[in-house]
Amino acid sequence: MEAMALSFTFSGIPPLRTTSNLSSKFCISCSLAKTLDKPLFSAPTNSTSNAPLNSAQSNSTHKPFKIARRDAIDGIKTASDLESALQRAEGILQVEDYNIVLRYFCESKKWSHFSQLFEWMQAHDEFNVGSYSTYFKYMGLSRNPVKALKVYDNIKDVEIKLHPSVCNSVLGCLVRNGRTESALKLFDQMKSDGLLPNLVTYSTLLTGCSKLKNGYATAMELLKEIKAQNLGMDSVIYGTLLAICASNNRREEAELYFQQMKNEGHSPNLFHYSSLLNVYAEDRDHTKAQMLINDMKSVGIAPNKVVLTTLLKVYARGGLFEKSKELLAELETLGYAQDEIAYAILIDNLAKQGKLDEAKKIFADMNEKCVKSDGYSHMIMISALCRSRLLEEAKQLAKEYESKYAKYDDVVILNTLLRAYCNNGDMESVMQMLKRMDEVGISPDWNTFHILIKYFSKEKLYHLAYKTIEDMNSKKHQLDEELCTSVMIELGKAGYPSEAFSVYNMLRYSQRKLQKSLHEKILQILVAGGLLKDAYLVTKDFSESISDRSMEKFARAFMKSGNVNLINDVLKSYHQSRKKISPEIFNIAITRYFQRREKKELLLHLLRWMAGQGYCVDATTRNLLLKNAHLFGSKQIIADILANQQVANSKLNGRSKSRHNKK
DNA sequence: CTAGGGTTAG
Repeated sequence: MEAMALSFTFSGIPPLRTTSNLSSKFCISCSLAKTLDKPLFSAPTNSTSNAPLNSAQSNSTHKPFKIARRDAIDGIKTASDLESALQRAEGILQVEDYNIVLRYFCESKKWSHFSQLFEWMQAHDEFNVGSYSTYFKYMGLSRNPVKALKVYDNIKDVEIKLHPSVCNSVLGCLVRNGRTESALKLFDQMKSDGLLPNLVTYSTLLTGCSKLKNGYATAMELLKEIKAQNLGMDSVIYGTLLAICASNNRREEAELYFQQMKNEGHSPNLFHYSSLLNVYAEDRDHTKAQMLINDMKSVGIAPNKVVLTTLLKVYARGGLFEKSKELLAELETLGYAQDEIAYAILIDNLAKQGKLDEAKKIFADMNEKCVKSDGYSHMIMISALCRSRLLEEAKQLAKEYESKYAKYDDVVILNTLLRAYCNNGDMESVMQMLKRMDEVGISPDWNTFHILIKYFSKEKLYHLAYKTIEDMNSKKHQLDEELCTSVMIELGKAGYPSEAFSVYNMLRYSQRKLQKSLHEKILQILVAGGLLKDAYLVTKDFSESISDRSMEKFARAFMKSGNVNLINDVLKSYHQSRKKISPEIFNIAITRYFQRREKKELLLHLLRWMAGQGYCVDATTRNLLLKNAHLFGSKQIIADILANQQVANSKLNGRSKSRHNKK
């Protein structure tokens, strides 16, 4: 079991997103015809000399050539042996022809042929800017940003390397594959190498920003650059900006850009409206949302399924459930409610606003109507049931989901099921979920760790909880202080002080503000567990957060069994923070030195230091010292120091009131 | 067709 909790694989590869819009935009035969027609029918500059006379002849000599080219292209497209097909085509095809085939290979997803052809083109010096742009674009589509970067790095021709379309396509490749950070870095490099970025460059990078968690600020930086360079704005840029505003809840800015865009003469399309509507949905502003829909209709844009579904979200989030249900009915009539989305929105909001029974009813209705479902509404219901602590029902539904859909392809699904099983204490199913997660190759996120730690802790599997905290920390997830602190305490109680200390350190170095009481808690655990040196380090760094009682308890424990070489250091540090070491503690320390006669220098050092600070030993200790002084071979020295201590002590007596002042 | 964007559910 332990092994399982630790066996998460973190491949770091973002989940695949399907990109299916390529083929529809792409028409091989059109592009083929265009490219082949160009050299044959475009007016040649020297046409006067041969045009009328040779037109018939020209047709007859070129036609076979045109056919030869087409054949050669087809030959490469369909070749099983690409190399020999390319050899046969040599001298017949031009760069543009190779580019056509390159695009064809991509469209038909023949990635190996695609790469092979591109390499061949490089080797035979048959490439232009377009070849590279195409190559990088398709490297983006085939999710191969690393390769793209390698190829880009190896471009020797500066003209190509700094050509905007080449740069843009490389940046686009990175952005598409979730590497916005490196795209931004590369962009800076390109600029300092001499790239003159254009609107497409910025639009590409802005798209990347929309995928970053804190991308809004970066987006604004890029926007400044666009302004500084007077590149102007177009409706694509506005589209991206509105999407960024929507996902960052920037209502005012979204409204501003929307207006600005209209002022500059760009008519907003369905998507621009949709993004703005999203902002209103987040804000639960149904009035503005309704106005926007009306505005949209008045300019002749019919709200589609997505827009109407978003409107339903506005109503539902705003608690307007009657209106929501009316709109749902309308969506049903329009045929826009064939899938579960609208139902899911309504169910979620009903449940979140305390109307679980109504939510259940909509869920049941939906299932009766045989609405197409991928299991999302199950997820929503399971979460809702867990929140309401209807744990048995939640588990039932989780099992139903598993048997009905058996879909585990994202972390939210796995977390939801995991939570349902954890809440029920169904260990077997929990472990099954973890195994699934591993098999599917999904990285646990913050929630996964949190659910598991809570569960292991509840089940008193503190060591597993500890291992999971360790794992969470190493994956750079912010630790939950409250949860980790409780695990830390339990680890202490269960006799695992060093694990507890390790949890403490993870919290301590997690760069955020912590409860002051944390330090005292770990100190108590360390003292009880005999990890006195670690305890010493805690007291040194956080003495202000530690109560006098705990401090004293620590000091006693340390004098009694801590590292004898550190006794004086501990006392000095204690003195620095408190200035009131009790005679009893000194007594324990000195008794300790009696057991270790070879440490007599340390003892003498301590006695002198005590005198200097105005401390004196109590009567018992004093007698003990004098009686045993000969054992240290320093009878006279000890007597002298003790005499000094008394003097010092009587001198300092009057100052004892001011000892609260630290340092 | 040398490069860029967009909306809904957990």
